[in-house]
Amino acid sequence: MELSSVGKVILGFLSREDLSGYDIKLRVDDSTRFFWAASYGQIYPELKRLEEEGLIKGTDIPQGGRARRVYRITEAGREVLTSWIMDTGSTVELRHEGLLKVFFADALDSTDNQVAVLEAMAEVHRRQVRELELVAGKKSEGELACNPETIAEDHPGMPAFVLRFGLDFHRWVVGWCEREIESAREAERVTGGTGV
Amino acid sequence: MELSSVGKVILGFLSREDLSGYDIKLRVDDSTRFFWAASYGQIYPELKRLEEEGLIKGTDIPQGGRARRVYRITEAGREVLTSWIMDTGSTVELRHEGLLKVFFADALDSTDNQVAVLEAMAEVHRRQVRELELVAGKKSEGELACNPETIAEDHPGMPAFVLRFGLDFHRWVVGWCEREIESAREAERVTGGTGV
DNA sequence: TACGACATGTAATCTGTTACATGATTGA
DNA sequence: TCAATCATGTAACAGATTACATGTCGTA
Repeated sequence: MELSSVGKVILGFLSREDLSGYDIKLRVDDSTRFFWAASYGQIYPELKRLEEEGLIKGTDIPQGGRARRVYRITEAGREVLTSWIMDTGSTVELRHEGLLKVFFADALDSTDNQVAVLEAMAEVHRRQVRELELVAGKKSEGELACNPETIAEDHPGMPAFVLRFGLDFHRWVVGWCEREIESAREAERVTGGTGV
Repeated sequence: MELSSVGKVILGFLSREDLSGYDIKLRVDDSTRFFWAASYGQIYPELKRLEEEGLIKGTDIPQGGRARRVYRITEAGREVLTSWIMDTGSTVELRHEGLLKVFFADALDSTDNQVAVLEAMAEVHRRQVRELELVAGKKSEGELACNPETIAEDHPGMPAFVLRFGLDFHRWVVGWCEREIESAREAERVTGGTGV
């Protein structure tokens, strides 16, 4: 059974707890969105499709006069989920505007301008680090426990790996940009600013 | 003037040399595709649009009976390109199926299975490293000159930064996965395999 | 002569986002 | 009472891929 893009994240979250479409969206926005986003426009139609295929089962549990449909994963659903996870293939798609700008930065006249492009890219990743620190801090209450050593204790299970990956990754990019900036400046000092 | 996604990569390549749509596609597939892909279905219509807006100018240069239209960037186009590059904002989108699998790997029963998910992710990035080494090797002919020190000399200019970034990045991910696998195995030895 | 590279283009399809419509509940 | 949150859903649009249609040229 071929799982759609949204289907994967829905079954994944339902493997942990029963949830409504709204709940799933909340969890996505607060965790997987950094590498696997999903919108209402995808989630609600997909929930219907997954139920038709027997991978999940929904139950109407209205809260007062407020409609609410909560879904539970079925045995068939769990099997589809685990066989997807255990399949060794996986896609990686990156769309990185900063890198594209760096790639074409030789269209700018001065080395200073080119360095500025690298600096802007670093800043974008610094912002991502801060955003992830917020996610990490939110759950560990109070002090922002964002260093790789302590995160795992605060966020047990596999999600901790992924949060740590995000933090490590964006910090690595910032460091990479800073090193490149430094070596570009160094080269400029030596050649006296002769182009790149 | 708002530049479309494809417009950015088209203007970028045209800032270096005059090219046909076919040429642009070749260059994209051989360089930016790793972080900024583009298909014929986007390139050809966009070339028309860019010409209508006066950012590029096309000339029919048939090769014998074979049709061929070559485009050149205009002054207006160059201005739009550079102001886009110098704008400090940029988007980063990642869609990483391996990370999603790791995130939900607690749905699997044994630690061994979970480690296998990390191992599969590492393998995907090892393949990316090999692919980039091929790109790097293709231009430097013969010996595969893929170490960060020598790449810049073989591929002068900004594209070298980006190639180096790709290589460094995928190697970093492989290392990250290997370290996580090691520490997961370590934890298992200590606890005697009590879940995650 | 057949295949692969050169070359342009469009139509169908798919995926995903945004905006909108609708309405209940909770707390300031 | 007003805003924010809870809750579901759809329609319009945007972005992108795939497949197809068409034809030339060089070379094995």
